[in-house]
Parts: sequence; C-alpha cells; structure tokens
Amino acid sequence: MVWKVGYSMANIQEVAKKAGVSVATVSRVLNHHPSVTPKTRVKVENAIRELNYEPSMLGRNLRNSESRLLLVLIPSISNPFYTEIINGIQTTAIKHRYNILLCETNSDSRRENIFFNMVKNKLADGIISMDPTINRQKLTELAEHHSVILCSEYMEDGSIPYVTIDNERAAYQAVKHLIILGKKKVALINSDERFLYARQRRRGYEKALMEFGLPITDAFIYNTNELNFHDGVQAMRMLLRTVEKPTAVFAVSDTLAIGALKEINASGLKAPEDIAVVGFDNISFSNMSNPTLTTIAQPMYKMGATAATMLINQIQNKQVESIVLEHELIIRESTMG
Amino acid sequence: MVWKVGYSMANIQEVAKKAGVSVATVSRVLNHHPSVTPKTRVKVENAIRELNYEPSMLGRNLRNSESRLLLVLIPSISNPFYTEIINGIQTTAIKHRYNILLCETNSDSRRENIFFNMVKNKLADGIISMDPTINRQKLTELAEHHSVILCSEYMEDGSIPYVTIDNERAAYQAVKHLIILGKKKVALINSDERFLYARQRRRGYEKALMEFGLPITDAFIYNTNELNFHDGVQAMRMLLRTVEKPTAVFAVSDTLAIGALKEINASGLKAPEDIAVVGFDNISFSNMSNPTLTTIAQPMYKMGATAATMLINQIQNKQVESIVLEHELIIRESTMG
DNA sequence: CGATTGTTTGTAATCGATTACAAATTTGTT
DNA sequence: AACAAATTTGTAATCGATTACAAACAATCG
Repeated sequence: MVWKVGYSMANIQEVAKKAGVSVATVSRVLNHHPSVTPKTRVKVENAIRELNYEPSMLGRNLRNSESRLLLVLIPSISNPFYTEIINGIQTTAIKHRYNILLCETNSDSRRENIFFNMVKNKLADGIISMDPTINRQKLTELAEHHSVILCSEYMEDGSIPYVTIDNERAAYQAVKHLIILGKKKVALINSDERFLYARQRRRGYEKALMEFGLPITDAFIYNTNELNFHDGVQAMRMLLRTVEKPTAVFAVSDTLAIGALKEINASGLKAPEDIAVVGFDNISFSNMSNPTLTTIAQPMYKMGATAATMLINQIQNKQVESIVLEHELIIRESTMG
Repeated sequence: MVWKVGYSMANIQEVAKKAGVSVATVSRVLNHHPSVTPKTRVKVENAIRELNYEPSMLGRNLRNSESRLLLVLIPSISNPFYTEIINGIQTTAIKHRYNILLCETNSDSRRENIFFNMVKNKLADGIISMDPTINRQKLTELAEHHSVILCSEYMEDGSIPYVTIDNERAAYQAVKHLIILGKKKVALINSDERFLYARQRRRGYEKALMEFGLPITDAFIYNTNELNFHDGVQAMRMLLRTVEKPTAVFAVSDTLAIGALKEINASGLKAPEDIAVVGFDNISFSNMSNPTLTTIAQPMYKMGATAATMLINQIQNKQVESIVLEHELIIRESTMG
C-alpha cells in the first residue's frame, strides 16, 4: 500500500491549465455561475472529467467559512430512542443540501469538546444536541456565537432554542390511564432526576395521583442510574419487595419497562392482570415484547425534522422559536391484556 | 440572533499581534515546537487565552492535508448490532488521537458519495465500512488511493483489507447445536443472499445438515428482505404453514429470531420444546426476550478495535493484513429451556 | 573584541478554493 | 467602421494555518 504515498487529487489549477482557462473560470463552472459561455463550460467540464477532479472541501470551506455539515450529538448510539429522530434530521438536512454527522459522546466531556471545536473551527455549521448529560455551561457559551438547537432535552432558561414534548402532561396521561383501569397502587420507575425530563415526568406522575386522591408513596418511586434493561429489572425487583406491592408501574423509558416486564414474569406474576406497565418512547422493541408494551409515543421523526429546520434557519440567521410537539398514548397488551 | 452575523474567532494573526511576535512563533507554540523560549511561550499563551483563540482546523488541515477524522459507514443506526463495534472503533481511535464520525447511509448511494468525497477531499483521513449494501465498484476505486477498511462484511477478492468472523463455521455450529439437541427438522431464516455473510451462513447450515445425513429442504429456507422483527414474524409464519413443520429454526440475526419467537408464541407453540431457536449477533435485547435467545456472539468490540487499528495503520502507510476473529455460541433458554 | 557557533524568531511561500475588480472580448448602434 | 455597452474571462487578494529558509540574537572562545 506504500504506493498510496504522494497521491493527490488534481486541483483547480491543473484543471484550469488543461482546459486552457483561468482558475476563476473553473470555479465559476463549479458553482454554476451564469456568466460562462457554453463553449468554455464544456471545455472545463471535459478537463474535470479527464482529470477526475473533485473540488477540495477544505479549500472551499476555508474560503467560504461554511461546511454544510451539521453535527448531531447523542450520548449513545445504542439507545433506540434516537433512531427515528435522526432519520428526521437527516432527511430534512439533505433536503436543504446539508449533511449530518453523528457524534456519540458517551457522556464524555472530552469528546464533547472535540465536537464543539469542530463548530468553532467551521468544520461544521451547527449542532443539534440530544445529550441530556451535556455540559450546559459550555454549550451555552458555544451558542453565544454559533448555531445550536436542543432536541428532546432542553434548558429551562430558554437561552437555547429547543424542540420537545410536554413531558409532564405525557406522564400525567400515562398514569391516569393506569388509574382509570382500576390500579390504585401505581409505582414510578424514573431515571436520574438531575435530568429535566425526569423531574417533569415525576411531576406529571404526582399530579395524576393527587387528582385521584391517591397517596404519593416514596417506596413506590425508584430512581435508576441508567435507562438499561437491567436497571428496569432491578427497579421492579425492589418494588416487588415493598410491603404494599404496586399494581401498576409507569417507567420513563421502554427499556426500563421491558426490564420490569421481565421481572414481573420471572416472579410468577402476570402483566397486566397483576401489574400493568406503561413505558415511554415507543421504541421498536416495545412492540416485540411479551406482552407488547403500552407506551407514550413521541413524534420522533417530526422532532428531528423540526430540529433540523430550526438549526438551518438559525445558521441562515433567521429568527427561531422553541417548539413543543404533541405526544400520543399507545395502548397495548401490557395494560389491556 | 442576528448579532451572530460577522462574529468570527480570533485568528493566528491577531494572536501574533497581541503577543508581539510573528505568526510562525504562535504556530510553534501551538504545535509544542521545542525551539521557543519560555518567556515568549508565556506571552503567546497569554494572548491565546485573552483572545479565546482556538486554531482553525480548516486552515490547519488544508496545510497539513490531514484531518484526524475517521468515517464509519453504517447502513442504519437502528441496528443494535453496530453498537459495540462502534464502541471499539471509537475507543481505539481516541487512543491514537483520531476522532470518528458516524455516517448513516440508509443504503442510499448519494449519501455514500458524500462520505466518499469527504475522504477524497481530505475532510476525513479514512473510512471503515460496515455497510453490506455499499457500492463495491466505487469503494474499490476509493480504496485505490485512500484508506479503507471493511468490517464484518467484506469482499472476497481481498482487494480491501477486512476484519470479520468465519460466518460459515458459526452457522455450522449453531445448526449442529440444534441437531444435537435432537431436532431433525431445522429451518433457516436467512436474509438476502446477495450479501456475502448470508451465502456463507447458508453454506454452514447446509454443511451441518449434510454431516448428520439430514435432507436440505427448500421449504425450510426462507429469505427475508430486511433484518426486521416483522420479517422474522413473517418468516416464521410461512415456515409454520409448511406441511412438515420445523422443530428448530436458525435465524441469521437476533431481530429475526425474536420475531420468530414471537410468532411461535402467538401460534400457541412453545420454545424450545416445540421449536428451538438460535439467533445471530447477541444484541442486548437477545437476553431480554422471553425466552432468552441462544445466539452466536461476534467479538464486536474487538472487531471494531481491530478495524480502527488497521485503518490507522493504513493511513500511516504501514502494511495491513485482513483478520478473521473468533465467535462464540451462547446457549440460552430458546434452545435449552 | 571579533569570529564562530548555536539558538530563537521572522519573512514569505504554500495548501485549494472563491471573488472583487480589471481586462478582454463580443454585441449592438449609428 | 467607430464607439459604447454588455458580456465573458483573467489577475490577484483572501481565508488561516504550517514551515523552509533567512535573519537576528546570544553564547563561547581564543
């Protein structure tokens, strides 16, 4: 493979020479400038073809200081929650001649920094962050001079535009659904409450209980470290050990809920008869579990598409407003066997 | 947000002026060149701090024609199969001061092109492709002058270095496991056989049947379009309609296998008693299913790490050899209740 | 002190594109 | 044909870094 050394693609100068024109003309052809004679255009196009030339994005970006690249920050690619959102982002971006690059931060601030710098250094035009663990301080600083949009998780101070759903109301509806089914002892499997969405969903949970005159019991609220299947199993295990066992569970993510289902099953109980379960996110596996999972569906594709549109508008210095989208309760076997 | 217009980060000239030195000296400080007096270094570092300066990757990359960015091509982020591989790639890359960007192609050749061009244009230093649907022609062309490594799916002509497992032997072992359990009617849920791995796994399946003197029945081989859960359901449904119903199923992906499990369950049968099931990939959901899934585990992290090491070596013009890694059969409830 | 050597710093070319402005060419008019 | 106007093309500066080479400066020694 040593022969690869020293190879380098033809540049605009060589194309110009081969076509017998100036670099300016070649550049004009590349950018579809109207003031180029058909005859010279053909000459240049031939030269381009013969030399297999492709313009260097580096040179171009350096000069134009734009890259038409958008970064999408996610904490972890393994979370299926992001799949459809990314789809929405990507489709929208491409429609506007932008491309996206996925950046997995693993909640590691050094990686975050790298991606922030890509924006500062014009290697990318903007960022959509879906990482709830992100360094808010640094992100806010970045947003002072660069384009940033938050998707799903956001900051309450509103300093950065966001697109999200009404987490409190969604949780409220999920829990209300359980209560109306006759379940009086509803537990909550929540994630870490330093995340905004966790606090909001807890508020919704409590609001529903209060509305129906049910007590809010600390023993029925379990906070997990992560959103893993195993955390769901563990959470359910603890909830089953309480004196008054719950008859329903609202978990703030489908993965947690599926873990809870597994543990319910393992301990000889049946969902929904003994314990009904509601999840959150409507990931594709929520339809594959046994029983299938009742869950809150976020308009993921639309969230992604909206975030992308907002980001592109912001890059083009248009005014951008935060948006709250509608969610939907999807009822399946885990609550209505 | 209009005030963002015209903002631009300080450049090396301004730092030089503020520090009262030349740009060369600033550059030397940035690159930790030894020949800089501590006194001037401090002056420059102060100026850098005061101006909040960060060097432009564009300028630097243009000059150095390297970006220290690696592209990772995946057909779809939704496939959990890639998660651990990417983890391995990323960890290795960072160890060598490279960063990775995930590129979801959705098997769309226009997107492929964009990413290929990023490499041609030095916006990225190399590509690891895990996309079996990739345009082989174009990839081979790219690999003539740029660094490319294939991961998992590869080309038999060996023109591009790859890291993979022995698919044929893995399939052989999976099927042999089923046969040894006493199952004599083993079906195969395979994906599209224009993919190399699909052809190889089919060969392993047939080899195991032949070795035990079992017939190879066309009716027991079902090819799906995608690796979805629903394709698994559909496949199983068809297999259950055959005259001689299978007593075991080997599916070439866990998602397919989980779909098959679901359908087995839905039709009142039990796994593994009535029909045993083996999957492939050991995705995290494979031990959340009910029953948990027997499967072939690929050394995903190691595959990723190996691919990254190979790519970086290739970028640095070292000799690179293709590698075949070891897999493992993981026995769970779906074959041994 | 002046010559020689070694160290630190600066000057200017370079990477590959875009584009304002100038120059050249074509077209139109009388 | 001569000139003005409009169109097309070219020249050269520019984006922000790196680095070969030259220049300035400091240190060493007879």
